[in-house]
Amino acid sequence: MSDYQPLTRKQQEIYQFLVKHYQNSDNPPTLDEICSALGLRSRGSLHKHIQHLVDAKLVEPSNRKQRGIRLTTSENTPIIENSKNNTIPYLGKIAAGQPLEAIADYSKIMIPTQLKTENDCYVLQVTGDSMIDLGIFNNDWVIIEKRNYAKNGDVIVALINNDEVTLKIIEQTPSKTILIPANKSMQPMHFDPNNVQIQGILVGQMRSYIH
Amino acid sequence: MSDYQPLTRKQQEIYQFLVKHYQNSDNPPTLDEICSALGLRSRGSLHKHIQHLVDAKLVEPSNRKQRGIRLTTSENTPIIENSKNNTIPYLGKIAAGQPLEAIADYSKIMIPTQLKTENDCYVLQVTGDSMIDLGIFNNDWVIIEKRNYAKNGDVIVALINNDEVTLKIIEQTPSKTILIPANKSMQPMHFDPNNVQIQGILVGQMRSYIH
DNA sequence: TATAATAAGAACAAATAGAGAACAAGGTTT
DNA sequence: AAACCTTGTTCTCTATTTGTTCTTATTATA
Repeated sequence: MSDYQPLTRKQQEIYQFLVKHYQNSDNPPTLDEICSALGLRSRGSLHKHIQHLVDAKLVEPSNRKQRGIRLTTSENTPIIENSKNNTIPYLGKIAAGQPLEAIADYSKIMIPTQLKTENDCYVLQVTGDSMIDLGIFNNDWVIIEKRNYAKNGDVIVALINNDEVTLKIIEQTPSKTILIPANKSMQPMHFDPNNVQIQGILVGQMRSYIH
Repeated sequence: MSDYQPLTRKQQEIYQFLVKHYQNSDNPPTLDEICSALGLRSRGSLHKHIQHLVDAKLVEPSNRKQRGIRLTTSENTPIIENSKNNTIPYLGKIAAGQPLEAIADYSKIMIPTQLKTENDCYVLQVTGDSMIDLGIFNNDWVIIEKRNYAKNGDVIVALINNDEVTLKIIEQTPSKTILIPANKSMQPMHFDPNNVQIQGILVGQMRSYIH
């Protein structure tokens, strides 16, 4: 550990091959694969070089595991968080005058784990300025956790009169449901609780500045 | 996270077959169907491989259910985009009083393709209220494309006096560089162009409402 | 000449892969 | 309900692949 040894020519060559390999693949190569890529015929001699890379802490020791040759830095550690798990349905634009369930043919969008919960989530794209005071702008995406309840002050997706879908702050009393825009120039709207159905609550937001 | 095991060759082959299968059919395949598709003769050995996929959480356990082999996640929409490509470095909090290059040991965050460009990007977490009029709040994440130039009006990450890093709107003249907060209660700041270095421009923003 | 680097190949051990038998749980047919 | 079929599960045994450890030989370099 303290006896630092510079890499030899061959060790460099092998290390560079490994770095390159991981740019194209998450899978560690086998020794034989490295051999044939570098024109070697002996696994044995290759192994000794790799052992040096392990000593230099550039490669993690692969204890007899097949395909166990991995680079040490966090950068090259293959990330196999299952990208599938970070993918949730995109249900189109909000306030589009349609119940969400009606939208069948949706696509999927990958979402960072930080922006969603463990429960069922979906993505909507915001239309309009009713939430600008909360920093949610026209064309932003919002990540919504599917739910049919909320507490006062939550930002929710509401289905009004089985017709219009909207994103608002909710205040509920036994006799009334009030949907409050986060926009000083707009007025809260009062509804009969039976006419408002909660479709989910806000858990994340994203915006792209690229056009 | 260190107990990640790469899939073996055969496991990959089987997983890919399953993904492909679900593109054409809603019905999970039987073990025998997989066997004949892959040229195997023994259900027993196939089952062992599938068990590994279950352990890797790529496949849901099918407790003796016939045709019980399902990919994980609610839907079967297969996504095999390389998650590595959607992962960019997280460089910590902005306005942290340190040049970005100085930060060495960073982690990575997965970012939806919609929020980044083809070029080199990184993520910062915003501290402070200087951009609230643009809907960028305290603790939001911003995605920055690495660049050393910008045009007037762009939102940029600037390194001031080789010391402080900040997110502002830029206005450049030959003799002056002005950094303008998007916050009515704050004043633009004037600098000698030599003292301001552009480190990137804003391309995306994200916010989490979970706590 | 002496030393390090490189290479080949043999021999071994562990991981991986495959076949087939036997069994168990669910369906289906009668 | 009983008999039958299908299909998932478990098991043992064997084969192949692949990482590891050796020994030996060749070449480059100080």
